[in-house]
Amino acid sequence: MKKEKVRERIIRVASELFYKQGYNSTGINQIIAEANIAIGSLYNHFSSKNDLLQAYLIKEELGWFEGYENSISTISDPKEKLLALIDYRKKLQQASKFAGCHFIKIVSEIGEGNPSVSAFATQHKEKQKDLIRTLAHEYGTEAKLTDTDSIADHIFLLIEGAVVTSTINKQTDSFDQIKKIVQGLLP
Amino acid sequence: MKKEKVRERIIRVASELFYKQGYNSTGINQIIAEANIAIGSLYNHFSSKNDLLQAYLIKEELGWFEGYENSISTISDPKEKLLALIDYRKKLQQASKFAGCHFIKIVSEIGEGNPSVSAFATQHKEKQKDLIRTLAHEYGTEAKLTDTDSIADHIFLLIEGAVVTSTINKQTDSFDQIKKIVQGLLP
DNA sequence: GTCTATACGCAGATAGAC
DNA sequence: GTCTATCTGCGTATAGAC
Repeated sequence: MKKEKVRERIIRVASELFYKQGYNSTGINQIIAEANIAIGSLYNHFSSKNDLLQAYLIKEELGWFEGYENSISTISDPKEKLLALIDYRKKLQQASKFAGCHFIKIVSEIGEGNPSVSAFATQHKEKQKDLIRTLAHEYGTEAKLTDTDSIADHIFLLIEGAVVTSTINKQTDSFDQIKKIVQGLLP
Repeated sequence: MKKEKVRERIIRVASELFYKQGYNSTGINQIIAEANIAIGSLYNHFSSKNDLLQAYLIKEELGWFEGYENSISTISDPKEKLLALIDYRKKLQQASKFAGCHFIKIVSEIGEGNPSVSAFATQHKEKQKDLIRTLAHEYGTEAKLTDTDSIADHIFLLIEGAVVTSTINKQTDSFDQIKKIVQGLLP
């Protein structure tokens, strides 16, 4: 197992804090304390706190898709892949103790005054929707369905609704609800 | 027209700033500057910034339900009232330039370290769901539908998904999508 | 490359004059 | 009740020794 480099450790620590406490509530001093480095080292690796924020967003995006790919590695049926997506989001919520979607969270906090963050989140969600569209289209070809894009939009919105609702409630029932609904949408 | 009192003006100014900029990004100094008062006056009316936050949440909750009641004052059909709820959320998003749901936003920002804020948001969303449940039940009685609670949950999750999606996208198309879906759910 | 020391500003909050 | 002046602490970021 390769030794974790300083830069990676900084990103990992900062990511956890940004996610759990919020970006504005996380100070540079806390990051360097928990990463066990001096402030000079941090600014040697990153030019500003905002620079660190960009690294955080990129890391989370890559991790999100990697995690999903892993979770469907043994599945070939597109309908099952869509249902696995719901399970994946549910699992992420449980693992984070319902801390919510990284991208919705950061946009809620600083999206207004930070166009690059806002644009990043928009693109990320667009990729998620594309993923669902592709799977729905695959399924539709087999099942002779038309208008799979509308079904994909419906599924996407249900998942987003379930994620925010589970974040507010700190419960997973919304995922169980949408899983039933989605099964009904894909006969 | 009655003169706006100082306390009301403080809450109004703070609410706008909390909503647009975020709570942590809004300083006391900015609030007093835009409200045209001295800092001593603010602390005469509110014991802390957190106290002001509570007033903000209460005001937004009252305003939300008042606004909805106004928008359905001429409607009696429960199905139309449900569709009007979608129009209402769409209108709020447009009026705020897609600043999002007040409660999702504040929980995203400071929910983790502030249980009272988190609890307030949970209750608020529960009230919204109750509203939808009641309307769905009314509709179901007329239309001889069973399991109107499941339909209500479905509608609730679609609306939440549409709100967050429109906040990220800065577009209203998600509302148009769910309006069609909901019309299909209520035959 | 990593460290310590420090600059500089703004945060929330308080004291006391009027 | 509203004002001005001020306290204390933490925020981000930089300078310069090693």
